[in-house]
Amino acid sequence: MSKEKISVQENKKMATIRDISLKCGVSVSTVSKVLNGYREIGEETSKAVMKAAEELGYVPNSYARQLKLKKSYNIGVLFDTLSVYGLKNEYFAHILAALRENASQGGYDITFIENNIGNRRMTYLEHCKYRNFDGICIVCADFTNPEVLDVVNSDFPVVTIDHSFNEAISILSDNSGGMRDLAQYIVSMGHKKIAYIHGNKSSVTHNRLVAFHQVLAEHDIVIPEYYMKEGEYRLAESAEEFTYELLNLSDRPTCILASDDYAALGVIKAIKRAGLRFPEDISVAGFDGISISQALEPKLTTVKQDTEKLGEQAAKKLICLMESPMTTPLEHIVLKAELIIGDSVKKLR
Amino acid sequence: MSKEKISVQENKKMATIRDISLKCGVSVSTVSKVLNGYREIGEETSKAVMKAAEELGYVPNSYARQLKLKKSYNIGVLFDTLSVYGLKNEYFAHILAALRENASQGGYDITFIENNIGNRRMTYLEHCKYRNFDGICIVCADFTNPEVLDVVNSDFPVVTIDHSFNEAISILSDNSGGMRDLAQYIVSMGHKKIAYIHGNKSSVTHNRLVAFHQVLAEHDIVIPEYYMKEGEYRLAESAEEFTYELLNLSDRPTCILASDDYAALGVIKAIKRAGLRFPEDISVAGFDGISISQALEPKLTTVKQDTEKLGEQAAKKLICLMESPMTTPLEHIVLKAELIIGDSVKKLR
DNA sequence: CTGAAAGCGCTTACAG
DNA sequence: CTGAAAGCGCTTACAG
Repeated sequence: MSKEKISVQENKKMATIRDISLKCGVSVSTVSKVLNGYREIGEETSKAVMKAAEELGYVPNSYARQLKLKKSYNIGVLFDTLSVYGLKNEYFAHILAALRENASQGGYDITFIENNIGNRRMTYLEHCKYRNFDGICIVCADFTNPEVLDVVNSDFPVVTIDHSFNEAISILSDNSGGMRDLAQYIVSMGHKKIAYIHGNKSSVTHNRLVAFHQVLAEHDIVIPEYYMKEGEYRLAESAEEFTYELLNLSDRPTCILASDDYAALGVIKAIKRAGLRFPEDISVAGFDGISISQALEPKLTTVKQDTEKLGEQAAKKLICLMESPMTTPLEHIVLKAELIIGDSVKKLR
Repeated sequence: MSKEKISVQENKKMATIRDISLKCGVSVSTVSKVLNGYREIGEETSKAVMKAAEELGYVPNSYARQLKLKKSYNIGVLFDTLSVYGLKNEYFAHILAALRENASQGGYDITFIENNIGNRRMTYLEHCKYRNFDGICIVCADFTNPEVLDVVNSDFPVVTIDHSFNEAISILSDNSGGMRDLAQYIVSMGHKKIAYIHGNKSSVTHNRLVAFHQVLAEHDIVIPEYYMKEGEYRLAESAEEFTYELLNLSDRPTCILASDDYAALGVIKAIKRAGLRFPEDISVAGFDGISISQALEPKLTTVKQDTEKLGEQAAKKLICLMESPMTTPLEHIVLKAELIIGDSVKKLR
């Protein structure tokens, strides 16, 4: 009975440096030095301290530690849950997974940046200050939101993904290159009537659109403006609707590009529901290269963004920036986006 | 020039309670009381303090706060990145999104539990102690790992998802009920030769298998043991391989259940590649109800787990447990899993 | 209504 | 080789 009580108590109350010092009969300074690996402490003493720490199940208290050291070993991740973005989008979820993996290997934890804490409302930047993040990674956010810009312009080390600023390191896929390769390939398959249900306006969307039009221009291909539709990223339903519109045209396209792979599913669905054959009658291409795109039959032709590397680079560059700000340039890193040729684009004779 | 310097400096150095007290000519105690809304401070003083805090852009320091208050407003999330689980699985990613959303609304931040920090290795439990989490949610983890069990058995408030323990609150889908409904439906569509490529062993898998066999037994349906295959959750490739084996049987099944929707894609792919028609020749059903399952044509028949509610309940129950441990029972909450009838199971005459 | 003091758990010059 | 002391930023009995 009394034994239980003690064990519960020991469990509940976390051992402090003070407990160790008491148990060993040395000062807290000495204990601290041993625990931090200072070589100046005598071997005897060191051993005793280590033993006591072990026995007491001592774990340092990060809060006390950080209060002194001004270092939290914690990275704030801005991951807006805008409608269809965020964790529900495999693209971002995979980036986060890689980011976390690499941050952890570098010794940093990850905490989501929020708009409030306890019952008080906070801006993103205030939240970052409150939690004393060592650095910040903006994975997906509305970059027109002033709160987001405040974070970018703050004194925190910042890395952004999919968006570049002068004030921060940014990691991007080569959207232009990826789209160029894709468009080039589609043209090479004999398509001239190519429609594009692109995503909502953003710098990423813009770059893809430009590349798309450039390739067409280079091949003297002119498409009617009603071949261009502004859908919503990731929304299969939205893409499905626009596809019906395209299929109803008298000069219907022979190939439809979707804003991303999720949207491509909507396009394919519409084609089948309209009683047409896919890809025999209408070809389709996606973007992102999410896992299911390759599990489909026929496989989807798409552009694979290297989420693994995007997350990895974000973490690594951020750690560099946090640990040696003076020797880390605020560069824009562009990662190759790879064309994946599936069977969803038919060769026209 | 000097102006810039000052502004940079002001930005960099975060204002403390002390700065406010200096600016107002009152004590730090008084400032603290005003900031914390104690009603005892004079109106004049209060106003002055609030104004100064505003002007200095004061944000409290969570580390100092927690050191005193023993409350971190931070929830640790155990989210193992086992091979194909974790963030790469839409099921878990959606649960995490809902969990985060609800935790945030309740005033709590979310930090991933890791195995190390800085350059020192830590167990999961040590990490939790280090970060002083107020509570812990185990979303996906290997429950045979002793480190995980240590967390469950610790004094931290714990909520687990998809796995029950006596020592913690658990939130689960009604896997039995969902599978019963699915199996019942398939049988009602006239299928008797039903194969099941189930996932690797776990309590969840077990419950689904039991329900599956019960329904068959109730209908006096006997299936050969080679209709049962142990695949890997989420791995389309694995399911695809097993499907070829099933299709090569002389008494091939008329319907194949997959461990989950991702795996179902592999099954469908194999059927098509084998030159058979889907769903005319072979029917397919999945599990989980991830978003793409409904974007496919034909739509997949599956069982939708309510990830929204799983995450929500996990957050809400954990907050209850943290804030009023004495009045919060350690219950096991089972959430309805809904049969979604698509067009992937054909009616046999 | 206000403030001095103690203390949360830790680290690190500094002195010996 | 070891320890006393100061301090990180905050809160809260306690005294006035």
